[in-house]
Amino acid sequence: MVKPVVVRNLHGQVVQELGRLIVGGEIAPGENLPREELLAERMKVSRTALREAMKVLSAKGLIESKQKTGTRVRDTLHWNQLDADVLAWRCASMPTEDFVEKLAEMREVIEPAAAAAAARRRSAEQLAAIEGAYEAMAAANGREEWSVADLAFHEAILHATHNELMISLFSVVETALGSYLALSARKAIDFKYSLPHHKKVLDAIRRRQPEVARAAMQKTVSDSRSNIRRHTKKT
Amino acid sequence: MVKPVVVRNLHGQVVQELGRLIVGGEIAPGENLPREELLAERMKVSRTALREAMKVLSAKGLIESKQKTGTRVRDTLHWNQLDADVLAWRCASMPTEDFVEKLAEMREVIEPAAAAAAARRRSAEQLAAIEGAYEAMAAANGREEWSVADLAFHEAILHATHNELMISLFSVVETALGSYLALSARKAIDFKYSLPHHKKVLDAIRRRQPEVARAAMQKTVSDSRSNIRRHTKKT
DNA sequence: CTGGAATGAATTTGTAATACTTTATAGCAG
DNA sequence: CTGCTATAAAGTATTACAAATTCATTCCAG
Repeated sequence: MVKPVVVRNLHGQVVQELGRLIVGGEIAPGENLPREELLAERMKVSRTALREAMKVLSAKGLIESKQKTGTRVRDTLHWNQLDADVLAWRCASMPTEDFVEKLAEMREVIEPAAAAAAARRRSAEQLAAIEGAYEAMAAANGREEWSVADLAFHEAILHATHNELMISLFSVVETALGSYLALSARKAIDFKYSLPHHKKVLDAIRRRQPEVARAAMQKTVSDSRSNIRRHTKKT
Repeated sequence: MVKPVVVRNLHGQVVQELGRLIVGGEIAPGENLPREELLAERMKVSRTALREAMKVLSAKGLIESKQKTGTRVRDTLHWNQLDADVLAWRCASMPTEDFVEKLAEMREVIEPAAAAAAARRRSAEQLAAIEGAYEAMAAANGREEWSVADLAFHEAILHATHNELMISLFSVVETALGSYLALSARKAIDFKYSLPHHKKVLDAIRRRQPEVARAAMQKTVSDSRSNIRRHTKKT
């Protein structure tokens, strides 16, 4: 569930290792990392494997290689913040509430807009999918079960937008938030407290009322956000 | 300005070439591409160069390599839609108005939210930057000059949000939209028609009125969108 | 005839050695 | 002091080969 991205490839491990180091700030932007030969030796891999890893990191905008100059870490401005790996590394290295805030803000931006778009463009099947997820939420027995259905609900709405950019953005943000959402799960007693909110969203989408859907989703999601905030503050 | 991404590296060229092929749909998802040796030969590069390219593509989620099975194109669902390269390839391959719509929709989601956040959190310097960009817009002499200032204005607002995820998203979407925006530039006569809208946004941010800023930006950006739509329809 | 284990072959993964290309820098000439 | 040139350092690229994985086939037992 938390995406245990088991990397089987050797170069994949190198990517993970270096990525964590860089995003974690152990190697500051502007700084050069050791030259290929040394680094390869130090990491116990061949130079070729290291190069493959560096190509990946450079595709994510983290590093930049030039001949003679060496390889250096690029400024945070350039790196691909929306890449799933980069996000994961940030989550791992800086679990500050500040970052969670930013993620939550993104979610709060996307989801109401998505709900509105879904209300405009959903097909009959997609509405059925959303309804199905809602039923599952209503019927959920435990917190675990409820979370799964909840995620399915939001995903179904995203798909109904017919905009794969939005879907992609959502899924990236959501998996990054995932761990924190789990942490901040409410007490078992009232884990269904937001069901009525979801109902409103569903109804608005069914009736094709974009603005109503937007408002309802806004409420749902900002509620969940303040909830997260309360929890992270507490820790 | 339009990011002429000159790739000097050999493997970079291979990445571009294969990326275009895949995103352009010439190699359908689920399909296997020729095995490394053949492909390398066909592209006139060494296997190593090809492999480095494949690692990059697989980091972008486009392909998946397994031993014995070969390398196959992954389903569109998995690929990293928000990657700058992927987006660029899509722009190059499917310049349908449909895709422009999606990009514009993203923009319409981000910018109002960003304006609101900026109104809440902007520092004095950031406000000054926004004002500076606005002055430049007002003083612009030609369409070209105006576009530059316009972009600076929106960028300054994004930076004032203090949310690098949003900044990153914006810059990706914006560069992808860039070419189309240039295409849909209005007649030279009234290229400043949206200046009043921008003024309202600026004022709201200065006075720290999030909701006002949001509404004003909403108007600005939806206006520009319908403008784009009109133009792409025409072609 | 069916099902499961052993075998073999195809293909990616990983390593190593070597030659090339670019470019920063130092040193020399003017 | 300026500007050219030589050099060496670093990434770039190619080749060849060893290893691991897994799919497909075959063969034997039930």
